[in-house]
Amino acid sequence: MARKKQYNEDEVIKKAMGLFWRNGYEATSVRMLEKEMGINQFSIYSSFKNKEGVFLESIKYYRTQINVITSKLENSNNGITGIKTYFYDFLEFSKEGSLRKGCLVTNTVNDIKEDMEPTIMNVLKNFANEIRDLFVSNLKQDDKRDKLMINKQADYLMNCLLGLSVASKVFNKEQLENTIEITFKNL
Amino acid sequence: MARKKQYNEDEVIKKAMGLFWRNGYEATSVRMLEKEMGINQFSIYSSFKNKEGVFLESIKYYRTQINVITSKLENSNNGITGIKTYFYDFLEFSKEGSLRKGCLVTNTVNDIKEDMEPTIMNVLKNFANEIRDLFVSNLKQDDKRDKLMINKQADYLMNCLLGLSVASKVFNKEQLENTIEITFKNL
DNA sequence: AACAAAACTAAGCAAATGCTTAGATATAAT
DNA sequence: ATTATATCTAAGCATTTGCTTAGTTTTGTT
Repeated sequence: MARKKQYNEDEVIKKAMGLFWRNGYEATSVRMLEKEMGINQFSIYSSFKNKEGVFLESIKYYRTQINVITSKLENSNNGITGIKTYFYDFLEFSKEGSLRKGCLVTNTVNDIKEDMEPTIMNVLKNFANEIRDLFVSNLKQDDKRDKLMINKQADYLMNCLLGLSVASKVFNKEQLENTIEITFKNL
Repeated sequence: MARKKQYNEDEVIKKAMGLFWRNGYEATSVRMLEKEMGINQFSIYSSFKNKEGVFLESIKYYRTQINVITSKLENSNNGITGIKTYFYDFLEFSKEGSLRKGCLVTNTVNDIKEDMEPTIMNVLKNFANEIRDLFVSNLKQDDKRDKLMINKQADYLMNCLLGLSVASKVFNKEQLENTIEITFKNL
């Protein structure tokens, strides 16, 4: 055997995720990651292979964080009302500590080019599809809802959620709440 | 006097705008601009001062392009129906030639950091506010509309429009049209 | 105590970034 | 034709990028 790692991989990924979230994937350099994670480049590369590896692990961690509100929706069983609560929760989550950070997934979809980072893009798309599926199954919980409309409504809700991630960087709190209010008015 | 410019500034900006639109501000290098614009770095810097200058001119040109559909809305005078048409027009415009480009303004808001590029960010915010104002004045055209709701509805519409710019890169045509359909259902 | 293996430090790599500069070339006015 | 001046080419600048590598330090096992 030999020397032990002086750092905990989960803990440094937590810090890396914060930096990616605030800063975007492309704009975050390995030098910045060094400082934020508190370990040097050799350790970063030997633990996570490369910058993409650090990001992929960061997304995994992000998933566990957002899972707090996602699992709330999974277990709510009160249809559209549950989704609306999800939107408000998402808003709180995406501007954690009054910072305008949006959603890490949406930010990164906007940041990277599909042909440059296909692996990352795939992970992000799967992530988004899982949320859409969740919307679909929650919409189905309302008995009286038109079955043919459910997919359209899920698309609509995803669109509003994407918008909210962008808007959370530009709108004030009141505007964001107005938006959610109207979003659910006619569903 | 002396030698004449071998290129037309408007024409090269047209090409630059296309590149920024496809590629994003940060990811577009001056070397790429050289190739796309067909002139070399010296000419770029002497005509437009710096990369930011090229982008600022590109946004001006983008404005004239999108003005085709914006002025349609300005002159329509049929309230919410005009806005709906604007959304469909926007969709056509933002995926010009079956490319998934989104909206140059929204893309760039997501791309740059406010503290790094304050000048650009200001231009983009003004742009967005003009469109929101247009929504407000069009919503006022419907006599029976609740005056107190108009600002909320304008926020909501801006949110959906922002979402649409992101979604246009991820959704297919049908999903995008579904989205617009539901967006206007409850207004 | 000696060894082996993993973890560390720090220097360095080639490539790309935005921007500048030295010098050659073209051209309108005299 | 000469001259002044703007436009061009092309090389180069310092800085930053993601990643590697040579060499030192630590530490569990024998």
